[in-house]
Amino acid sequence: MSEPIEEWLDELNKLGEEKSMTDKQLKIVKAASEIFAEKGFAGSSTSEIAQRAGVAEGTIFRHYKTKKELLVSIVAPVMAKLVAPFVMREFYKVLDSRYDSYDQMLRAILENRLAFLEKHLNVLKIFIQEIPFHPELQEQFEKLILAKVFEKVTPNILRFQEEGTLVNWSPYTIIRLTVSSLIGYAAIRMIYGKREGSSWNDEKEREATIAFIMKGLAP
Amino acid sequence: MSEPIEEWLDELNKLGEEKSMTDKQLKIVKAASEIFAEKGFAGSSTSEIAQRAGVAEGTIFRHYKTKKELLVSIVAPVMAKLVAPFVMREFYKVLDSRYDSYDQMLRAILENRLAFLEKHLNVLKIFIQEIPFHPELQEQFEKLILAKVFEKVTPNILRFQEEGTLVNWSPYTIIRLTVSSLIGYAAIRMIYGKREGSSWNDEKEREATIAFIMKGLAP
Amino acid sequence: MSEPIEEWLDELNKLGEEKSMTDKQLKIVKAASEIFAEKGFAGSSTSEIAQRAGVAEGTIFRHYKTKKELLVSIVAPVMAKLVAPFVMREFYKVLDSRYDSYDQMLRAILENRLAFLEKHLNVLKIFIQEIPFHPELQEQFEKLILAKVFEKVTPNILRFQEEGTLVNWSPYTIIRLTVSSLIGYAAIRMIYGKREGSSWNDEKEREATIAFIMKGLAP
Amino acid sequence: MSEPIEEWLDELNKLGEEKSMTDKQLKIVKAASEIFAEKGFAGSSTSEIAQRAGVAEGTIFRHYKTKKELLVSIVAPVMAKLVAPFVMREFYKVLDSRYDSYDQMLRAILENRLAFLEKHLNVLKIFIQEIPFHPELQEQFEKLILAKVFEKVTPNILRFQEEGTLVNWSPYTIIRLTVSSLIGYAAIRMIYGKREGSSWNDEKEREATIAFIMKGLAP
DNA sequence: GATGAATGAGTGTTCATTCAT
DNA sequence: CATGAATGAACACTCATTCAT
Repeated sequence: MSEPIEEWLDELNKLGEEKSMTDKQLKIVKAASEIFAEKGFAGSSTSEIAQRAGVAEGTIFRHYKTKKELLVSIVAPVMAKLVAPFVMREFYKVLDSRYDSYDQMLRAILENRLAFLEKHLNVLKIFIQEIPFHPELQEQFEKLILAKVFEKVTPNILRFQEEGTLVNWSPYTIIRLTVSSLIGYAAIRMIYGKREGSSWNDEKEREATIAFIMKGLAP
Repeated sequence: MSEPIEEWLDELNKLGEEKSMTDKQLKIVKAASEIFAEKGFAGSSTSEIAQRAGVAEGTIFRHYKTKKELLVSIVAPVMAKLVAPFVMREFYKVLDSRYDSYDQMLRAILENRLAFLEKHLNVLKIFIQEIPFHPELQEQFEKLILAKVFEKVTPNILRFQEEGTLVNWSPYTIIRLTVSSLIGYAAIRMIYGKREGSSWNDEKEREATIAFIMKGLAP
Repeated sequence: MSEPIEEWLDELNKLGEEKSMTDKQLKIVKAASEIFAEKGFAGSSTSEIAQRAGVAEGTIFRHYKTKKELLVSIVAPVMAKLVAPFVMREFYKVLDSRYDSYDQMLRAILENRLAFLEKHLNVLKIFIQEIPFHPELQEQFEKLILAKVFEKVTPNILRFQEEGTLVNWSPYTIIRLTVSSLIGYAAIRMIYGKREGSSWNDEKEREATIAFIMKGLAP
Repeated sequence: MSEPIEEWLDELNKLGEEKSMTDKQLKIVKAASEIFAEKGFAGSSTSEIAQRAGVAEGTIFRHYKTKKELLVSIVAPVMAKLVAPFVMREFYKVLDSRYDSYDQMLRAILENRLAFLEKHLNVLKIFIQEIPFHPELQEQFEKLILAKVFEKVTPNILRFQEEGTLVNWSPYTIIRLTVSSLIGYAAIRMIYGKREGSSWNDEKEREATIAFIMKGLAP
């Protein structure tokens, strides 16, 4: 795989990561991520977060006005970076020329986002848990994530359809079917793939998933 | 579609529904379902539930020893009924003879369970939200739901594979791919299908989804 | 020991015991006695009493207007009977003529009251625990018990003092010293006398106690 | 009476008394002692304690994890100090040489402990009320108090018996008889000695009590 | 900037008591 | 006479947040 792209992605992912965070602040964010992921936002207490972070309770509120602000400060940057590849203009320029099938595009995205997902598993768990209860998050998600993804992916789909390598359904439908298959793969992989004694064969399942999508979306 | 089966299913779904629930108890369960769905389990307070149900707070605890027992008492029966069709011995006997393709099986299940899902949307939301935090629910889900579904669906998949109408992957993989596509369809349908001014064309999306699965799983 | 006296005492002790109590009422009183003794009045709940008695909660309040009335109804009659021997005019008539020493009087009282104490241990425990918190009980105790005992015992002490067989202290002092020794004996006997592997030798301890009192009160 | 001993005892009693207690904590302990003594542990509410202490209810639980921990934290140190003289190695070394009779030992202990008792009356009331319901307190009492007292007093009793100045009963019996007489004296003194218009003559009663014990335990 | 004691509203739960059946 | 569902005040305890140090 093209090294430049990977490097660019990595840089982008790091972008702003620990920007001007004090040592204590970092500890707080780390502790909060863990505890929010374990028990959910409402089920977590600031005192437990302070304890695990090894700071005083007051210190949390010196950096974040409320508990909810702490939540958002954790979730927002990861969300931003989740969509990063689709925001990069260069990304698809290169992609367009390099990967000349939906299949290859799928593999590229999957591989890159899977690594990201694994790295930020906790935050994503929090995000999924909390999105129904926080309209700000919903809006952010729709505007920042969904819209960007559609914007960037749709032209590619149209191109593949013109080339006659993709079924002639609405791009929204194609994206929906693709994404639900990929999420289904990623979810089961997270839950069962790491259990002891599990018979999960990642290579086989990934190939099956991509084959399933490709055959399902063949013209 | 065979009327008797549908009727049987309906009856089964109703079975034991409000059996021996007092008026107040019903109000409590209704209010709790709504509030749990709105704010999550940990974010809901028993006092608010009591208020919305129009009963005294003490009344809740006369019927349910703890708040968690209230949660489980709401979620468990719906989960049980979700899987009801797969528990019916008759179901597949008839199915085997009537529907002679995976396609038809899919449609039959989808149609029936979709109505159920819509009816119990709140409870399913609660279930999905809370399952990560309550090991009892996880166990129940795996033992009561997943196991039953696999047990009943696997033989049919094997039969279709023998007949050469289904790709030769592991039944687990086939179920995973099918279910993630169906859930994706149902989820988007719930979220976007009912928005005002939505361009969601349910008939078309459902056909696309089934076509996607069938093509994706063709041998 | 004179049989008639014992029989009279026994009859008196039984007097009014189950006077017009329904079956349920008896069960309630029994259950309440046990639970009050185990956990104290404030620490016991009417629901637990109802449960152990095998009646509905409402039934308790049909017979006793409040929880406190239940307490008093349990404690009062036993208190009344505790003092019974001293109220019997016949008792001391006979006593005066039959036992011609403080020593013999002591033994007579001790033996009779010890049996009573053992039989009503629970109620006495309740009484001792609750007396500090219920002024009615205090008053009742002073008026019904203490006053009667002094009234009846004082003449006997004076007589023994005249006869020159008892030290010439105030009867109140003599009663105080006697009673504290007897209570001390009874208390330790209750606590340690029944422990498994206990080396408590009741006969020896009782004789020592009486000898101690007699020598301590010798002129 | 030897001044040095008294001073040592006073110092010992003060030892660690209000060590590192914040102002609020002290108020809480004081309020709790009063209310527990008035109404018993189960009958007291943390909200009332907070109110009387002039602090927020939460403040109580910042210092004591549970209501019971508050109880124990009040009772335990007083119990420990009650037995303090018996723990002092010096105490009996001096006693042995200075007081050469049981009579004098009695007076020394009585005088010192009586002042202590009066000072900590509330806590002792609490202790007596609650000991039947809290096995921790029972154990503590047996191990810390009873055992220490027996350990220290027994050798002295044996010595007096060898010298022929004390009756030849088991040390346990002698301690039991002594203690019940002393407790009886202290109890009545507390209850009646301070009533208005009471005819209680403390000097006389104390002398009578000691004379009673001494005569009762004469060989 | 960091602390942690203090707060008081809020939590889930228990309680003695009532009353329609 | 007995029941047990219903009550709502009270309970012990937790919480996010504040603020003097």
